[in-house]
Amino acid sequence: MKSIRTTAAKTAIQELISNSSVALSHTEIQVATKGLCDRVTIYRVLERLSDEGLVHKVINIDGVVKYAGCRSCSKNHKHNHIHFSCQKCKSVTCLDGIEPTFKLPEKYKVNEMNFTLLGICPQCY
Amino acid sequence: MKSIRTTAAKTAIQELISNSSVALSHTEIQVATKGLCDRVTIYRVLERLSDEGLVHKVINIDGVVKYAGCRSCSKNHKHNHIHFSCQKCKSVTCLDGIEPTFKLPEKYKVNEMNFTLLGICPQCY
DNA sequence: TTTGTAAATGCAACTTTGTTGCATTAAAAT
DNA sequence: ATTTTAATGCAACAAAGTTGCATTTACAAA
Repeated sequence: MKSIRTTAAKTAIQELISNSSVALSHTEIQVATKGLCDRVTIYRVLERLSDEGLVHKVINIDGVVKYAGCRSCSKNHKHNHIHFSCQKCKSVTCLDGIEPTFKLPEKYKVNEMNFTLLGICPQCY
Repeated sequence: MKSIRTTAAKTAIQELISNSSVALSHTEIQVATKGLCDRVTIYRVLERLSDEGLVHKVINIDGVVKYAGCRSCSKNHKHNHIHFSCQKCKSVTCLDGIEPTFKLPEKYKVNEMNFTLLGICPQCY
């Protein structure tokens, strides 16, 4: 039976992401965990956490891949909320609960949505 | 006086993007123009076209950078419209005219927005 | 508690995507 | 026709992510 194992790297990375108020990039995680494990392992742990639904991948408006903990979506794993990307501090925050509305175009089948706002966050305001 | 020159590469790439109904990636442009110019030149032409406001950069939901011609935004150069990303054919289309509405979070200053829908396009439906 | 297994890791090598410096080419102003 | 400098090609580099494989280790079973 294929099982998932608890490892030091996985635990540490999962906690790091969960405790962060903003989404973290691979590089940020690498710096924060400094020496914990190999660069490649971080990629693999992030993939696993993502597969397990413990974390979700956010592509920032500038193309940088970030990871955020799944909070409000623990049961209903959908990420149809707004992400806010700060131009000053480069932080990416999940604005839970705020869902945009739009007139659905015809003949298009929508499975997911990604809505990112770019601007200045409250901390940098 | 700093001027902008018309070159074979620029003209060809601009036409390619303008005539395409979907946004094109650097790789797609490279394949389509095959041998026209160096890989680096394509990057530089795309940067120039973007600076001139003839083309706009779209970051796809999967992080792939694509370029689309500016049509409806020729005067009012804002890209607050929806982009549709097809999971089947990987195409990215600009759905001009459809602007989403959302309840603006407080203390956040919004400068730009990026709204991408992921699903199946009419062609692949 | 010990042992067997395969999941997870480390390391090296590689790919993809994008950038930079510099010598050369060629648009277009004179 | 001449001059200027924007644009290009090429080589080298950098960042981000992937893959193969030998080794390690979590944990289930004995």
